[in-house]
Amino acid sequence: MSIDKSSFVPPYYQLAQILERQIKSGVYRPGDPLPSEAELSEKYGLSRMTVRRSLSQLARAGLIRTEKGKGTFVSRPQLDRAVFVMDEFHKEMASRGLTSSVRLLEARLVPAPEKAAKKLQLPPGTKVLYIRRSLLADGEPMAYDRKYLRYDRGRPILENELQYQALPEMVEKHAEALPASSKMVLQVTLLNEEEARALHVAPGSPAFLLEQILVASDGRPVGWGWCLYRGDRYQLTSVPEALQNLG
Amino acid sequence: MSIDKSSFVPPYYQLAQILERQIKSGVYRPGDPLPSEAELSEKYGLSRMTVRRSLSQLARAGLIRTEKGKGTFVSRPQLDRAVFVMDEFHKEMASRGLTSSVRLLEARLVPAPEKAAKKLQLPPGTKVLYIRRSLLADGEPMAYDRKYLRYDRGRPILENELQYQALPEMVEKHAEALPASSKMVLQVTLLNEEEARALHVAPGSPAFLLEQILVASDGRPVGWGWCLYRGDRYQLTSVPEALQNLG
DNA sequence: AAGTGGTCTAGACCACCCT
DNA sequence: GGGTGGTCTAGACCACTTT
Repeated sequence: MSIDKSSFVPPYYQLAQILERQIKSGVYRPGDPLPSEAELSEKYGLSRMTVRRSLSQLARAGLIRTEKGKGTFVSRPQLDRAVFVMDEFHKEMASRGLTSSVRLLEARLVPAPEKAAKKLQLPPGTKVLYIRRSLLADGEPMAYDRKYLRYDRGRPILENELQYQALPEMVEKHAEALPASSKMVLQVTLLNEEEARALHVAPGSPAFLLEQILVASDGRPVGWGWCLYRGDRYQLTSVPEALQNLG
Repeated sequence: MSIDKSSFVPPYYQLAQILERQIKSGVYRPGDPLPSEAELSEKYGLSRMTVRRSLSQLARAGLIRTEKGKGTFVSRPQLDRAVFVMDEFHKEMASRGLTSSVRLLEARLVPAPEKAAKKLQLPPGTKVLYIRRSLLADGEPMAYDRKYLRYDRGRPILENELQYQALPEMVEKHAEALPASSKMVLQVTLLNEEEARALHVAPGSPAFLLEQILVASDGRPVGWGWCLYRGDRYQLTSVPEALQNLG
């Protein structure tokens, strides 16, 4: 186990791999201290900065933890913790090998309903852009999306832009603020008749309910709505611990 | 905007904050190049290594992206992407200000049912530890957990250890292998009569279904089961983009 | 006092990109 | 060829922990 300085793999990465193998094979067990940075530096013929880079990579991956003045220790794997990632719909479907498409069901200006006005911090009845879309995977409906968006600019709504563009881009086009962050809440729900019809399933079927609020950089909400994902075709898979913070 | 070297806040962090403010206030907009590392180094009186540390922090947070030979650019925020974290039950409830507890409903050795045997890669009928638990928040059932665990050591099952210990520790106690990683899948489902009774809700209510497989370091599965979370009391909130990879 | 990790510097060489 | 980010070094000082 030593560093090959002629390799294309940089030394900091080689050392990280060596230590990772040693941890996973039980040379160092949870709670054990790793050799000090000075020792690793001497043993592998690397500068301390380089050793530290290896260690910080392992720390980001959750394998080790450093304690000031004390040392570096192997972490206990966090098995009761799960991280789920919901990617943008097209990417998500593409990674499952499905071809995705979007069907626009409705897009018009409406007076904001009470709840939408509240969420968008607008006076009730303000004109907002209301959009209903079907998100399809291999031609079959996978999700049903309904959103209320601020509509400051008075630009005409072009049907084709709604079919293909992601929501953040639609907000940019039709509202003055450009969205900077979003808050999402994931719940479960039973589909009512309208929702079930849109998703081609029976009323009362279970589904994921993803509530989304788009927020501008000045903190103002610029979009709000929900997206329903069919419970029989959609699931979330946990991200492996080691990949949670970069590999 | 300059670096205060007498501050307790280290220079690399001060520079990261300066650049973050400039990005969020629109000085640099998505797609724009940041000044080169050499320029930042000169402007703020820091070595290039320190400047790079600031930049790599912003890159981990997703605010910027570096391109070899070209420069560093402001990223477009990924608003259609969400990250959800399900922490260990006690921690999760504690962070919501609820006091959690666990009630053991059943714990006995049973011949592994076909599906459990398959998931645990054991011959059908092998004796496994079957556990049913209620996870309570402020005394009300929040989740209903059923697990099959390998049982290699023949140790007696102590009731009190099942009430309070997390599953990984139970596996360690009763199986030969110590679990090293877990895979989880999150789905939605409708509760049957037994499940509804355990959760104090009506049959047919929607719920989160979290399937969990515990895997030993040698790759062998050591535990499998599901945990049902009440749909009316449980929800997942997205992690802010900037905190997804360290703050 | 000795050992540890945390931070910083002023150089260096490299591969990559553009002109 | 000149600019860019990616990597590495051999020192240095600091705060913290343990002896």
